Amino acid sequence: MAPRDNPAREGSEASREPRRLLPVQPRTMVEQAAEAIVAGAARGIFLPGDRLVEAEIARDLGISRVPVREALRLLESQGIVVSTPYKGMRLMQVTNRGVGALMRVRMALETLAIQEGLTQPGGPERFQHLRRAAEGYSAAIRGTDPAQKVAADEQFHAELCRASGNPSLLALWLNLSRQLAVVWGLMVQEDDLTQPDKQHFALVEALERADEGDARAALFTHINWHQNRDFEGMVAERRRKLA
Amino acid sequence: MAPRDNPAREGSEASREPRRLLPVQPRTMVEQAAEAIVAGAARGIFLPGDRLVEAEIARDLGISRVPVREALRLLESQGIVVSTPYKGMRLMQVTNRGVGALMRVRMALETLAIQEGLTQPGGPERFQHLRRAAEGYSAAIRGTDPAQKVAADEQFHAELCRASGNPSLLALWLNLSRQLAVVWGLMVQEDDLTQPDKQHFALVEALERADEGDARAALFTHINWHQNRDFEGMVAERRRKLA
DNA sequence: GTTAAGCTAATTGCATACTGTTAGCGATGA
DNA sequence: TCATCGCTAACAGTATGCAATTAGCTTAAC
Repeated sequence: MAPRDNPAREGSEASREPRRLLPVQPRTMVEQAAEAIVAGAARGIFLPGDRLVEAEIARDLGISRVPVREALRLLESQGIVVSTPYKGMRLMQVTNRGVGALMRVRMALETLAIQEGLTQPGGPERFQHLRRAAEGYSAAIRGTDPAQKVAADEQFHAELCRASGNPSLLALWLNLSRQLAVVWGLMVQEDDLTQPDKQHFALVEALERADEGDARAALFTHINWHQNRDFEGMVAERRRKLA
Repeated sequence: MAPRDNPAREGSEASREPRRLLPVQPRTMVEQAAEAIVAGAARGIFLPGDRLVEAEIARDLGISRVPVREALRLLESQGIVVSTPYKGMRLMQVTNRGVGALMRVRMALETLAIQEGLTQPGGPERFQHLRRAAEGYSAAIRGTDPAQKVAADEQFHAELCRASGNPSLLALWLNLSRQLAVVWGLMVQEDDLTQPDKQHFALVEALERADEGDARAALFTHINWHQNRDFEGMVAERRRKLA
């Protein structure tokens, strides 16, 4: 489903007369279920490798199994859930190698986003949404809900990809970001997040200056900040605490 | 579902005793439905923007709506289908701009694949699978089934990404490739495909020589070969013929 | 005691049935 | 004549129930 990312943002020329009421889009149970599951992963309710039992989730959410199944299928093709026929779905496994690989792909995507974003028309004010997202992250890390911190970070990077003006790039990022939610969910409760917060702003400012080199450097620093952490250890730790 | 891509390929150390029989994995209806829909798109049965009516597809495939819905959800998050609640699903729209954007993302991903593939351990023989895939394409373009041609090309590039040893990269590619299936489905029936065929081999050979520069150049040529085609025109043409 | 076969509970896969929403059409009234 | 309302058919969304598959346990045989 790819987190509903307001296709109306590019207001375009469709809006001749300013609508007085914002359109309300129906939120189906499938979407809510998908979000709930991701949030559950970000909060550590589900740990990597955990079994995700349809009936159980359906019961918790107070809905039937069908929308849960569809949500899981969605998450499956986003790589956050792996399914084996008749054996059920499990939350993705998190390994240090895997996270490294993920980060390299991320780097490639977001580098492209910077590159294309800078060739888009318009002045520095077009990175306004990105700046807002950075501020949103600043606010979120002061809170206590890990899922919200994760969501805020996701949103920042989604804005970066949106600023590229490349819809395929954005769509691909939205897929990847779901996986990151699981990984970050592990980290976010332990680490101090003031560094990534600063890095966000450094990136925004480089973009506003249209300095591609600096932007790439900031991105590199940011992404590498996550590297070299023992994610497998975090999982083990978490599991130990629960037991 | 991401075209079941034999996770056992990386035989790893799990296979101590050489199995005499290959494990048979159950093919659920969801998978088959997804493939059928993609194949239908590649064959031009569904054109970009077409409505995909669950009940109709279910009837054609001789199954119930539920697995069809799940298949469509899968395809949705792969970007090949767009859904609006209560309004149904439609096949992705194909625009010249969109294809261009897609190709740039592709380029970034496959460039990374080359880069990481070359840093993998092993001699040139590790690109054997890739070479086989190139040969498979050569064979396919001599046939008549457009879906098969598209599948062969997809498989070649999937092998390239697999050779990177980066599972996230491969997964992301498998997502993108579904969209390409729709685009190529338009083209494959009209164009002469000997050029891309040669380009595949040029890429393989560059990789076997471990020549990153040449490999990137070959990839660039290959991807750009598709550029600057009037995909929107092809859709219109196709639709005209049908009417 | 160990191994293999059979049984049972748990869970996924699929089908059918019902509910909610949308869109197109005709009726109604200005 | 045209806009608005209400109706209806088509279809997506969800629920429930049954069939198919798996895995763990029990039992039986060696």
